[in-house]
Amino acid sequence: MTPVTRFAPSPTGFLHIGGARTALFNRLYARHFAGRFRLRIEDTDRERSTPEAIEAILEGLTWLGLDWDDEVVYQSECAARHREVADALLDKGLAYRCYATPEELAEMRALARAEGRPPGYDGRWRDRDPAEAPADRAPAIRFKAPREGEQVIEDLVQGQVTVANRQLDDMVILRSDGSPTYMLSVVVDDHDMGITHVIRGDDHLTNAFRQRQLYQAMDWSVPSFAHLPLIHGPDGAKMSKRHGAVGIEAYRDQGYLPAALRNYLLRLGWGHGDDEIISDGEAESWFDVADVGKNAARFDFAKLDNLNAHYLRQMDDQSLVELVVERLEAISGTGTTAEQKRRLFAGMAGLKPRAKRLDDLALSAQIYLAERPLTYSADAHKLLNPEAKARLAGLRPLLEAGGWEREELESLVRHYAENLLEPSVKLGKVAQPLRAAITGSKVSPPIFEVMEIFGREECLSRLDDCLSDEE
RNA sequence: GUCCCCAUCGUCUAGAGGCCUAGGACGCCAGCCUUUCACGUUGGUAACACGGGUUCGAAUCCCGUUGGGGACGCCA
Repeated sequence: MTPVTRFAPSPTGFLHIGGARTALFNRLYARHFAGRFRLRIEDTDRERSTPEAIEAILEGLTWLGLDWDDEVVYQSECAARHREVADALLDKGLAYRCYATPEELAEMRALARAEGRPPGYDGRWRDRDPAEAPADRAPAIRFKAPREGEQVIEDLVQGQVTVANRQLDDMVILRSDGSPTYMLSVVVDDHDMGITHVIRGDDHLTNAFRQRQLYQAMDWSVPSFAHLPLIHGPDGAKMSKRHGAVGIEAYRDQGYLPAALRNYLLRLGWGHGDDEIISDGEAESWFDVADVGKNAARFDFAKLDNLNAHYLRQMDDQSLVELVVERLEAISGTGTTAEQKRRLFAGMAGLKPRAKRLDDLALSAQIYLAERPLTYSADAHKLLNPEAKARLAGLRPLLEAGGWEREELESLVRHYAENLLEPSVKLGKVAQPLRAAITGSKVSPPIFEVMEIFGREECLSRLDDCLSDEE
């Protein structure tokens, strides 16, 4: 039997990092066994679900390269079917009407807690005569859960987990307004969608026991479960906003690459020997949810940065230019000239090994976009002292006459510094001020490479700007 | 409070009784490379939570302790 997995987020916020990993694992598992990976939007909470959130999830998954099979299922559209199942349960005597008020429920919980029992509904309408029903109140439908025995789940990640049925109360499956609850909806939808493997966050483990009761009540085959340990923030607590963990789009905005994120997420809780850089193909052939570890992993931005830098270096220059231009234009609101793009493309090979993310790559790429007259950074300004300027002035005529390949430039300047200057100085004494004059910065890719890209005319003009600067 | 789960370097992990003097990666430190900053490269730092068992032998199995985490809604 080929597996069918699914990712089933509720659109009450954005696609967060944990959800992204859940989706990745579901997809990888399906791919590994030549099955299907499906997407279901759990939008039954009309109050909190928004079209924007749905859009963010779809976009996030697509951006991450986690496309799904078949049509997206919207849970809200299945409400009639869910009610049908609730009715079937009612007919079978496996569900009943409950008229308890919210106040009563709160009391029950408080009492149970005080008495050291598991908090929950006490079953007061479970076997009560329907004739006692209050006429002024609409009932909720509760599942008549087994009281004796236990639920055993053979979880692909957690192993065998057992919970006594007495720990589980009679859950509501249909609200008093007739809408189905999550617990009912997931089971019905997973069954209807032919889901064979439910791979989701650890926080759903206890739900699995109640869901299993439901499957059995309906006489449906129970899917395999795999509950993934949650991703924690650097402090060890559940990932939350205070960790700066927002939607996946925040990672995109910071300049993380989908491939890097996929690789990083994959290695969180799962490993394949000493392998660190893992291609999508390798991931598909190696991954098995059964190999996922049971312990929660902490999110480490330093390692993500390292992986991202790797994928950045591997990316082709043209794509990188496009990404950088897109970012820069979004920030400045102005266009990019053909000449600027030409410089960017020529300089990309020297730029990318110096960057970790797209945002710092874009920042360093600015040196190729800046036009005269340059504004010097404080450091650059300091480098351009009178002594340095005098050396540059002496160099200028040689530059005007010499060749302009980066190697020629280097040997020319080196010769000037080491042999022509009196007393002779090291290359750096001339190259550094030169860098400051040409780029306006103290840091850049190799200066002779930069000069070659700018061309002789532009460089001489920049040099003149600098030398004529009286101050 | 009740139930469930977890425990190897700071972090992610390898490890399924002898291959472990515990391996890799990130980070950190130092050297090399070098016109700056990176990249690269070489080396270093650093862990089996604790206590009992079982065994000829335990990071690996069992029990307990401690420490973390998760779930307990007419939310999903």
